[in-house]
Amino acid sequence: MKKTIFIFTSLIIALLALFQISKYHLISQDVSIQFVIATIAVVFFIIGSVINKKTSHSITVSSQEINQAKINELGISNREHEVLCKVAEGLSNKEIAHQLYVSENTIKTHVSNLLAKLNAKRRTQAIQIAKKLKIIPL
Amino acid sequence: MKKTIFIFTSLIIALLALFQISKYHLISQDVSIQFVIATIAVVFFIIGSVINKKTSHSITVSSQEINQAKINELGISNREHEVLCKVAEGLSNKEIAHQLYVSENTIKTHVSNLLAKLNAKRRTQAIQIAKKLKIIPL
DNA sequence: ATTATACTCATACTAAAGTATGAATTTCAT
DNA sequence: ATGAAATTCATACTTTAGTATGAGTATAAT
Repeated sequence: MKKTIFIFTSLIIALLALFQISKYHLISQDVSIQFVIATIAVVFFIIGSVINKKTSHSITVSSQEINQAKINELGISNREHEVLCKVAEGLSNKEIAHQLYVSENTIKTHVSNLLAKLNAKRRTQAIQIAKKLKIIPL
Repeated sequence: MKKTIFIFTSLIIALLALFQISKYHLISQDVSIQFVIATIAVVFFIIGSVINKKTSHSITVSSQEINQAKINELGISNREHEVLCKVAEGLSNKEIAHQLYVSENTIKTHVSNLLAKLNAKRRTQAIQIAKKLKIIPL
């Protein structure tokens, strides 16, 4: 987001600089200022699209806004949600335990509670349900 | 895509029309044509971003075509792919066996082979990898 | 202070999942 | 027809996952 704004600002400055030069060449000769402006519009339209496409890969896909309301509704705690995300990443209970510095038994408890809250029979089903409810990122 | 081009074209025309009017007002009075152009650039930059965001939602998310080439590359058979999809739906081996009218042992074999081909340690990881490779639907 | 919630952990299970190996069938292209 | 690949299945294991129960700690709200 910050990068986008930075690029955008530099481009505006570059545009103004270029215009400063062209001012006495193109416009004073009246070489269709409409054409100049149209070109600028096209260029910036394309720039806007390209930048958005690049960032949308990490915005549209990864930040698939999570449904916090649903999480609360299901009574899923912060820790449980954290574990749920790790489960969805394909980690084992042991691996999650190591990452969160707790015992494997603790993770088992969290997962078991999650399955009950999500009304799932298995962790794979929990992942599917959680994604449908948008409580974990795609 | 066609819609984007259509909107884009209309906007260009609208811009030129607006310029035709402003020509004798803003520019002749020399009210900083740089400002006018900068505004146009900003507007089109935003338009480009917005249009791209709207279209990317129905291209990136909904029509997520499966990568058949990758499936072949990994040597995943039809039956294995079928099982993989069921696994991703959150079904147990027993449930998949019932749905496909084969024994649970057969499903275990398929899953085991899938894990090897996808280089995964667990079925949950296989799901994650398969989704990243776009060999199963979101 | 005390109740409620969240988080932690253990033990002892049961149930799935996954591996390894070997083998019988079927399918399909050469 | 024959060899290769795909599909099916079994048996015997090992390893994870998941359940049930009980309990200790910490924290925040009443």
